[in-house]
Amino acid sequence: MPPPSARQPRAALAPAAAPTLSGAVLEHLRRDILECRWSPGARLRFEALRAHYAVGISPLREALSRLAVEGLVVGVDRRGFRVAPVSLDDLDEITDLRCEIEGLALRWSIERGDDGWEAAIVASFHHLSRVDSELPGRVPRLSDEWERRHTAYHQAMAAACGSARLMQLRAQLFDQTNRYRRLVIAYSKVPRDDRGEHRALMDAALARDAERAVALIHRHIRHTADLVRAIYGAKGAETLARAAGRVRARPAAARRAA
Amino acid sequence: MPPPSARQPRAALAPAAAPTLSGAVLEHLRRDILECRWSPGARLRFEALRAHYAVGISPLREALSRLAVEGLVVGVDRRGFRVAPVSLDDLDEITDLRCEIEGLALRWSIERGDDGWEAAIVASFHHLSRVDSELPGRVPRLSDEWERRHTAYHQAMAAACGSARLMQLRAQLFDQTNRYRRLVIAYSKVPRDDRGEHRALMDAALARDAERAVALIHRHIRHTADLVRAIYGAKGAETLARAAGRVRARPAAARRAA
DNA sequence: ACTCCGGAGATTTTCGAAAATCCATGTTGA
DNA sequence: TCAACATGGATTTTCGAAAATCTCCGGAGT
Repeated sequence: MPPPSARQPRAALAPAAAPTLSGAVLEHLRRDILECRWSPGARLRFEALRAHYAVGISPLREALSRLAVEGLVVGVDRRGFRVAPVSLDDLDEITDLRCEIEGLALRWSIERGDDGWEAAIVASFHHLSRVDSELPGRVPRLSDEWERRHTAYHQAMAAACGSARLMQLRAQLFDQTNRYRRLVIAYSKVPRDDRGEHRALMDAALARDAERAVALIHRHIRHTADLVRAIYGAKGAETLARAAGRVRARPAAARRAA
Repeated sequence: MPPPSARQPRAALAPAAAPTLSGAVLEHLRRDILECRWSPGARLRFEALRAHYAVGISPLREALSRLAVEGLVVGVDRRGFRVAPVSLDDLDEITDLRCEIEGLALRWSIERGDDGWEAAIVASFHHLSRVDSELPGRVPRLSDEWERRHTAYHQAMAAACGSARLMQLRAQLFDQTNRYRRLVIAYSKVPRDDRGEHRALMDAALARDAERAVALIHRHIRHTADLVRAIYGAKGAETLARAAGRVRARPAAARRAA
């Protein structure tokens, strides 16, 4: 009988323990892509993934198929999958759509939100604010933990919109923006008062001032896009793609694009 | 050497010939669900699907996984997949969101559309109008062909919005409404001038009157929802689900919900 | 120099069976 | 009577290998 840890320790799959291998590798792969552990545009070969995640091809195919529908990977029949590439045009498209979608979710939330919604916003904002003092790393905003709390904050803002589909949609678009956010955090010289932006947004929402809140979230969203453009607008698109490959999070084992 | 048609004729897969079995079964399964050949809420067992589509489990799993992300099937880890159920609450949610999304796509299209966009609208409207005289069936609006042309018409309206993501999103929501549309067509006693609605919408778009066009598409979308509610609002939710199971298209081999 | 072909290796896709899990049913014990 | 539990068939999930396809590279012919 082989010892329990005969093979690779499976790279600590399952953030919240998906009962299925497929689900676990899906979540893990999604995080790895969002944090650029697999570079934008990189080829995702089954053999490499199999070795990295210590699973067979079946769960991998299923995970990649789902991610393809989500837009995080691009698959072409019979010639494999790659990580969805990044580009300024793509960023523009996401940004425009995200303004509308997040704006809508926020508007509906402000209409329909109750005390619980307000409380959750305050809590998540507080939690997000504390990350700077709690986390020792040099760039806390690139940490897993900051991203988690940032995600939770924006989700809390939209949570009372009353539409599960809208929530899922905005979460997807939020995810798709993640890699661009990392670029700004890593390379932008301009200091950004994101805490202030988040606080102003929260205040407007709690004051039930939909117009102001929507204007603020638009500015918040466009701000990121503007900063990316400020850095990479002049340089070629290649630069952006390559830079994205360098902001990968720590436990990296991913090779760059082929 | 076995003859080309040694095994089952594979049920005429591949509307536009997806090169991959997985892709073909995905498209086929999607159509079958949209046309209620598998009843809303019905259990989708691999063995039954394997027999019906004459493919192995791997392509089926991939297709179901994708459809789950699209929202057309619901999967629960380790206890299989079912066709997404229908309900009045679900219809309300889709309707509200679809008004916003289709409205947005239309608005952007009207801003950005060129001659080619206009021409495509006129063409698709004409094509859609002709279906009544061309198709001999008793209820042409339940036919594959009408659905195809109706889909094409609404896609043409949105086509100039400039965002591939928005196009995909609106297509998904349009699909998710399909089963409710079929219910109205099959059971509503109120005669509906859908041709008139489509014409008015087209005219407003071609006149570049965004406000009017958006108002019209809202009315168009809500009209369907109102008719469903008129039929099933009083009766229990069960009735609606069961009725949906009866509007399935012809080459039916699908059993009802388990 | 350049295009077209052919073959070897790499890669994806699919199948069939093994393993793991679920579910309905009947049984035990209080 | 009833809840907890065991049991066997049904079902999903996963693997490993076979089949199909793609990609790259060198050679032939123009």
